[in-house]
Amino acid sequence: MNDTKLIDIASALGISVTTVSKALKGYTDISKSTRARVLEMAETMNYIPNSVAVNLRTNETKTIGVIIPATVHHFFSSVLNGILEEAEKRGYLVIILQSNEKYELEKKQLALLIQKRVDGVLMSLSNETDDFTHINEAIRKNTPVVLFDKIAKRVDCSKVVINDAKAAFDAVSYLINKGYKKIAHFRGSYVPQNSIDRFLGYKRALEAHGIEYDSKLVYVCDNNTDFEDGYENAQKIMTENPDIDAIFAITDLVAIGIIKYFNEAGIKTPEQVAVFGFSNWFMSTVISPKLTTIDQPGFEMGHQAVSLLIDEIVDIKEHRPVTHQIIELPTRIIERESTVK
Amino acid sequence: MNDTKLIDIASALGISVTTVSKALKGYTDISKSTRARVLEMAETMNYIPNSVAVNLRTNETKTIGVIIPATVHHFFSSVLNGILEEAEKRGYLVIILQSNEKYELEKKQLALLIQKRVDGVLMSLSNETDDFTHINEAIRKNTPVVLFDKIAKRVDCSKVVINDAKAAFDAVSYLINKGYKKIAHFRGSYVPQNSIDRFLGYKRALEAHGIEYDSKLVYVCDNNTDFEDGYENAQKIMTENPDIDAIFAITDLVAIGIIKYFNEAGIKTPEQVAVFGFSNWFMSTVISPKLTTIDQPGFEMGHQAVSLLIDEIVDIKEHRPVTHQIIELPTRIIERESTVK
DNA sequence: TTTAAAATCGAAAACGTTTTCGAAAACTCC
DNA sequence: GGAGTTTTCGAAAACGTTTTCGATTTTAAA
Repeated sequence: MNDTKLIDIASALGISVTTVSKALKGYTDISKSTRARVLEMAETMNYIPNSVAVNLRTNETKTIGVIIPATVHHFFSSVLNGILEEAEKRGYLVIILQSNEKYELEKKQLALLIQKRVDGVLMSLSNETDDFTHINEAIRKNTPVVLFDKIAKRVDCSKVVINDAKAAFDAVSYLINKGYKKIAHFRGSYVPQNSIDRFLGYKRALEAHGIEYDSKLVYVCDNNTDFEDGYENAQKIMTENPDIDAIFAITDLVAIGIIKYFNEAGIKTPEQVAVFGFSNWFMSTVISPKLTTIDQPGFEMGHQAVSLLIDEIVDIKEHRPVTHQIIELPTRIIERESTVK
Repeated sequence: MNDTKLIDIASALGISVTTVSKALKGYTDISKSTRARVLEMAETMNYIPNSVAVNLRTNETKTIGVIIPATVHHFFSSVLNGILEEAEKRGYLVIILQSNEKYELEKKQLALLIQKRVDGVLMSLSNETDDFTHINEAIRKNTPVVLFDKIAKRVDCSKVVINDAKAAFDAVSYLINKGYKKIAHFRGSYVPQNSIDRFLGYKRALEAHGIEYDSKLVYVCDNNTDFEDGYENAQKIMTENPDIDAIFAITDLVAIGIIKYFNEAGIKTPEQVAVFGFSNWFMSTVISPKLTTIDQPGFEMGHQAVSLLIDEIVDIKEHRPVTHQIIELPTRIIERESTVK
C-alpha cells in the first residue's frame, strides 16, 4: 500500500510536481541533471503512475471492450486469442463481455463499456439484434465500434468478416462437382446475417449448377451450444428424406452431431451421405471420419478487428478524418474424409 | 459527444453540483422535491456518470483482472465462462490477459493490472513460474489475488482447486479395479503443481494396490496446444513397451492424441489398451471410442474464484479482517467407452 | 415571540495526474 | 555590462466526481 506519487518524489527532491511529471515524460524543458535525479528517485521509490488519474486527465483509458454473443468456445475462442494478442502488442487492455445472444443484454453491456470510458469497442452481434440504434448512438458519441463476424450491413463502421455466401457457395459447388446430387442444408436461425448468407450461398450454388432448390431439404439448427441439434435433425432427415447423399451444415458443431448420429445408426459417411461443415474448429480433425469444412480464420479476424479499431481510435484522437474499412478475410475449403469416397 | 456532467445539471437547475451529486446518490439531506427535479433533469439530459472520475475519487474500479497461462481453449474456456458470469452478476468487469506460460510475461501483466488499479486479480500460474514474489508483492500492496487451478501452495491467499492427486489416484485405482495391470502415465511437464500432483496420484495408486512403480512407463507431454504429443508418445510407447494395457493421460487432449494413433495403427481401445483422460472436455464425447475421464468443474471453478475474490475485495474495503479460503471442488469419474471392454 | 432542533443546501478540498503559460535564471554576443 | 536568447522551472487550472463540514433556513417546542 501507500503507493508513491509524484508529490512524494517532488518533496524528496525539493522540486515541484510539475517538474517531476515533465522529467518522467521526457519534456525537453527539464535539465539533464534534474531529469536524471528524478528518474533515479522514481526508481528507488518504486513509482508507478496511477492510471486512473492519467485516464481522467488525458481522457483515454487504453482499454477496449469486446462483446461476443456466445460463450467463449469454438470459433470465438480463436477470435478472442487474436484479439488478446494484437491488443497486447498495441498496448491496450481488453474487457470481455458476453451477451448470450440477447439483444437487451448486448445493449446494456455496450452502455456499460461506454460509461467505463473504453477507447473503443469490438462487437459481434447477438442473434436477436435487428435494431442498431445502440451501436449508432455509440459511434455518434465518438466511441468507435468495429463489428466482426456477425455484423449488420446497415451500420456505418468498420467491419471484418468473411464472405459467408461465397464460402457456402464454394462448399456446395464442391459437393456438386464431386458428384453429389441431393444435397441438404442444416441452416442456422433466421435472423443472423451469416446464417442467411450461408443459406443463400447454398441455394445459389444449387441453382448455378442446374439443381432445383427444394425447401424440404433445409433444416433449422438454432442451438449453438451443443451438437444435439445436428444429431436430432440428422435422425429426422433420414426418415423424411432418406435418399439425400450430402449435407452442408452451418457449423462444424452441427456437422459433428450429424456424423455422430450416422456413426451410431450405421450410416456410412461419406459413402451413403457426405457431410460438409463450416469453421474448421479444432475437433473437426478429431472426429472420425475427419470433417471436410471451410476454414474460417478466427484468429486473423481478431487481429484485424483490433487493428482497425485502434487505428480508428488514434485517428479520432489526432483529429484526422476516419475512414471505415470492410475487411473480407479469405476462406478456403479444407478437404478431409467426410466428403471423399 | 459532449456528455452531460454534474455541473450541467446543476446549472440547468440553478443549484450546486454537490446537491446534484447527493440527490443522485440518495443522500438524505436533500429534500424530496429537489431530488425529484434532479432525477428528472438527469434523465432528460441523459446523464451518465464518468466512471474514471468516480474511480479516482472512490479509489475502486469495479474491475478485476484475470491472467490465464494458456490460450483460451478447452478447460480455460469453461473457467472463463464461469468468471464472466459471476463477475457480471456481482457488477464487476473483467480484463483478460494471457501469459502464454511465460513467467516474465505473467509478472509484467500482473504489474500492469495493478497499475490499472483493478480491484483484484484472479490468476492461474504459468508452467514456468516457481518464484512467487510478484504475487506476494501484489497482496502486500493490498491488491487481493486468488489463485485457481494452477496454484502455488506457498502463496498465502485464497485458492480454488481440485484435488489433482486424489483425482488421479481415483482414476488409476479405477483402472486397477477394472483389471488393468500394466498402466502407463503420460504426464505433463515438471514444474506445474497439477502435473506433479497427478503424477503422484498415479504413483500412489499403484503402490496402494501393490503394483510396482516403473519410471519407464511415464512419458512427458509438455505441449498443451495440440494432441501431437499424445500421438507421438503413443507411437513411442507401443514400440518401447508394447505390453501395456492402459494409459492414464494428464489431459483429454493427450488422451485424444493417443486414441487417434491407436485408431490409425489398428490398436483396439480399450481391448488392447484402455485410455483414461482428464478434464472432461467437450470433445471427449465426440471421439470414438468416447473417452473415460475425470470431470473437472471449470465453470464452477470460475464462479467460485470470482466469488472469493470479490468477497475479499469488499472485506478489505470495509476494513474487515480478511480470511483466506481454499476451496477444493469435487471431481468425479466419467466412465465411457475407452476403458470398458 | 424566542429558542432549540431539524432539514436543506453549498463551498471547498480531495483523488493524482498533465499541460499551459509566465517568470526567473543562465547564457550569448557585442 | 547590458540587451537579447535560451534554459529551466513552477503556479495553477483542469479532468469529473465525492464527501466533509459549516451555514442557512425551516420547523417544532416553549
